[in-house]
Amino acid sequence: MRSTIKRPTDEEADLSGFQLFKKLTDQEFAQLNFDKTCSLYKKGNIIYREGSRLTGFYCITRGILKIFKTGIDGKEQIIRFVKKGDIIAYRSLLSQELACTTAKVIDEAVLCHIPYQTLLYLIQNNWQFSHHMLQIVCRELREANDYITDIAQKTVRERLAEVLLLLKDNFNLDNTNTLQISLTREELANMVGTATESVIRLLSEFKQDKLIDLQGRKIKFLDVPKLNRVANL
Amino acid sequence: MRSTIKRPTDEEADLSGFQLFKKLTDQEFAQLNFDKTCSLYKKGNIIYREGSRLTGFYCITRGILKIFKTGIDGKEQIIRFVKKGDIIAYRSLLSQELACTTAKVIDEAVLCHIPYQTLLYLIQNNWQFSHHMLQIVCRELREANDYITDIAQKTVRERLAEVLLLLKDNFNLDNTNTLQISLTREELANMVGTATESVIRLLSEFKQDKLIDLQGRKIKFLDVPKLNRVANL
DNA sequence: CGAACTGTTGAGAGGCTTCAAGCCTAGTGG
DNA sequence: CCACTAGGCTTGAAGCCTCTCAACAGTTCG
Repeated sequence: MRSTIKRPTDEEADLSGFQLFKKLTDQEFAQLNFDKTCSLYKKGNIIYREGSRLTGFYCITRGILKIFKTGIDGKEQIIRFVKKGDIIAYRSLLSQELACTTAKVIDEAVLCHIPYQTLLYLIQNNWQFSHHMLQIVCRELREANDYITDIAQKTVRERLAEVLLLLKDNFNLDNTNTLQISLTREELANMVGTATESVIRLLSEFKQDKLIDLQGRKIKFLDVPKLNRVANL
Repeated sequence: MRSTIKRPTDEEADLSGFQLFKKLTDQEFAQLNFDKTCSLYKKGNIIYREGSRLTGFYCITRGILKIFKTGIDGKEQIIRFVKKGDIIAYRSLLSQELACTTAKVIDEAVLCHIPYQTLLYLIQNNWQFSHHMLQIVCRELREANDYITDIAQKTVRERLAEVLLLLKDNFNLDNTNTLQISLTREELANMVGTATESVIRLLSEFKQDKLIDLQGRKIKFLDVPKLNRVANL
């Protein structure tokens, strides 16, 4: 499980696409590029662990990661998936707390590490950066609040349908409406907050009801409107 | 249900106790005081509603409010309770979204309204203010993430025990270890994410097990360590 | 004093979890 | 090349936790 770090291409290390950095001055952006460290991580690699002290935050330029908390009996609760354009680990950094989640690579990924010092420098010198950062955290907080309500009030069936739709919106579909992210049944369960067996049974039912089609881990959407109704949206 | 607004005393309108404003310059603090509008709200008053556009955020200098989302069939999901020293409505304001929660007074409260313009002014001119604000949002986000894990993985019994302990830590106990916040069974249920009847039954069990004592809405803590164990903390 | 709201208790139903067993697939090593 | 293993996937059965429905007592308030 040794973390295999390769050097990514220049293109993959480019941060100019990130909204967060749009308002930086040329000088600030140059400093950012100077301070950053970009690496390639293979599937299964852990970027940081719950309880660890972080030295910076990460910008994702390629790949997919899952962010989860470890609950009762070591059961994972997936908080969110992140992909290109997302940033992680900034929460614990800003609140000066230990990491409250673990970040694990699901799909080979390229991450750029930005040191805490650089983050502080930007906050101190560029109010538009702070403002943008505030917006990012606030949006994530809304999503968390929404999720609390869902998980507390909806049935497992409704939640699973909702999670599938959420994945559809956040990750690409190919031309046959098939989800381009490969998750185990257990990961789906850890996202919905239920048992693996329940996910399996419900997926089968969804398939019988012609809402989706299944081919191993490939999930193909057949009837999104109906799925919306099942999700009670 | 017309909102009865009285003028609070000067003391109740004082914001100097708020950590958030500690690093303001004298001039900035003066501006803040000039821009603020403080009012007294009676129990049952609604400060803002889910879906509404907000004109500023509020600092609570007295009383208690519940912040909740409206879920399936209008069932409330209480996100948190706030009290003196807390701020509300800043999330939607900063992310420029409509309010995603409703804020309702539980215990007669005094709130100071700070206009959006003033918030922006502070963000633009005082990086320490922005930084502090970032920390507040980030902490709240951690709490939300923790809550997601709890609600997804714990039983109703565990969650109720945890909520009681959370209330104990956030609101005062009198000298007989009795909780100084009066909630209906339904509100407790809406916090735990369960049915009112379940809360009633479980509270009775807790009482039988000598964990707590009940007198109407008064909850008295008899055995906190045991309650901790029940909560699986 | 009724109306409306809150609290309580019981019964029944059902959604989900857990346990257990077996299948399938991919990767490994002989 | 094939047996072997480990991990993921699937299905069935049993049972419990929790919800819903329903009835009723207590409380507050106009």
